[in-house]
Amino acid sequence: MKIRTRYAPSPTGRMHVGNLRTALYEYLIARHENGEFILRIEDTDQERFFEGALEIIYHTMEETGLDYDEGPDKPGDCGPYVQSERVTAGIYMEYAKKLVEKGEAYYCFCTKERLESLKQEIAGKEIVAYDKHCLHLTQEEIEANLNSGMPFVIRQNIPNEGTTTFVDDIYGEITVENAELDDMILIKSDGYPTYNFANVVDDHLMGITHVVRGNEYLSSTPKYIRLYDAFGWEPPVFVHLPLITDEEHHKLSKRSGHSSFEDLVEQGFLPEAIVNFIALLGWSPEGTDEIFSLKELIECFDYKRVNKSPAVFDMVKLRWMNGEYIKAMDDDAYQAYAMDYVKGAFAEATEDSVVNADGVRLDKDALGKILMLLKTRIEVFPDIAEKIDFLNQMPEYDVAMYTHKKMKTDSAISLNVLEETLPILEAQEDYSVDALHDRIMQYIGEKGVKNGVVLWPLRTAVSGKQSTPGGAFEIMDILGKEESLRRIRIGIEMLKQS
RNA sequence: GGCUCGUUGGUCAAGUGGUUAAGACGCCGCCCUCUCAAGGCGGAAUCAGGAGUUCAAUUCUCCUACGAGCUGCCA
Repeated sequence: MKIRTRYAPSPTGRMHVGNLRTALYEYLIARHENGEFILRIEDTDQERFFEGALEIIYHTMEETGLDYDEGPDKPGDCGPYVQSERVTAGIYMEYAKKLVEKGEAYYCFCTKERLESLKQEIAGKEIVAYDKHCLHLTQEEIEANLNSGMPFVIRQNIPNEGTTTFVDDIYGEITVENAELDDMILIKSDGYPTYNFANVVDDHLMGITHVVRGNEYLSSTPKYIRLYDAFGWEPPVFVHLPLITDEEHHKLSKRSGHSSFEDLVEQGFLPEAIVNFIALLGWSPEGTDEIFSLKELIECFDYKRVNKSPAVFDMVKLRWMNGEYIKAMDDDAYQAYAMDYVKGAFAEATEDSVVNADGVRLDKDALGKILMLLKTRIEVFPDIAEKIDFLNQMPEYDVAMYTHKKMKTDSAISLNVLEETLPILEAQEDYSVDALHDRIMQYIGEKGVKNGVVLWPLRTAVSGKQSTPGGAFEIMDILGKEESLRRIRIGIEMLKQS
């Protein structure tokens, strides 16, 4: 039988990484077996509906490459794919009534007040166990209530004896006492189905073979099993996924900064890297490789290798992985992504050049060089700004920076080096990295000193920073002759005064 | 409180009744090097605790501890 999985989000906000991972696994399970993957919108909670959430879902699916075969915008044979539309079509009520006829469900007219009186506080938590009060209503009473327009819900009728057992493909066989299972509501008083009910009905009607979802549903799955049994339907394969937590081992929260896909993208992460990273949270491939494209994941994804224990979302490793993706990007794609960040680091930017805070214009060529210098040095695009601030403006720095033990330099040596190289650099016309390299190395050769003795002071003068992407030659090449000389002269002045 | 699930280095994790208990991130050191990266090499660091079964337990069983989830007219 062909595998069919579904991703069934509620449109209540941004897409949480836990949900994204569920979507990913559902997608991979289906695609790995050439099965079908569908998108269903579970908008049965009128109150939590969030304007724009639908667009976020579509957009995220597209950006991550999780293409579905059927969905609200891709009609198939099982539509509609939005639950509120299915409510309008009367689907859930129809099935709920079937259950009522079978005695597997019943109308409940209990008021909020009566339910409230059932509440008991145990260990500081309020717990309600419905007492099946309305199960014992007579047919006449039910009809009278219905005819008088009294609001009602439909509840599942779960026996108080016996046990219910099911097998989860990851967690194994799980058995619970039926007495533990409350008579959950199937149809709410507003006529909408609850998630629990709509889920079962739709999964069955849509031919879903593998239900993949978070661990939080594990303990309510017996109720679903009872629903499938009540209908006389074959339950699907259940695949429950371990939780993703924050560093404190708590469920990911909005505060932790890595709650949603969109947040991550805003922080400069690439969709491919995010997908790759979350694929490895709760699942591991057979070998030791860790970098996988979506295509490769489809090939090697074996859901039987999903593990049971919760995984901490490690931002540091995500950053590393993103850096790997940046390094692996082809130059054009990389430039397209990074250019705005580079331009943003300067005082003024035009189509193909920038002007820095000191009024120096850097052309397209220079921008390209900056970009390439940065490629192996950033993990996330916003890292760029801090790395090239010295190109925008000559920073204030301390002359102490000229003293470097390992480079065998101090103020006096540096002053001498800068004064001697200044005329050489003034005479130099070609400021390409190679030409500067040849000329300065010639000087170093003549002096018979270590490279660092000359290059450290030069790099310091021209950048004003302890560390920079690229060395003295690269920086001078980017800055150009005039600005390089200006900065070196400033360095000479500073050293003279000290 | 009850129920359900989980526990291999700091983190992601592989793995097995007998192994030097993989690999990755991070950390530390070395090499390369004009700085920072990248790259190369190396290092420290793990089977939650206790019983039991067994010639042998990280692996199987039980208990404890800890963590998480559920216990909604939320999903």
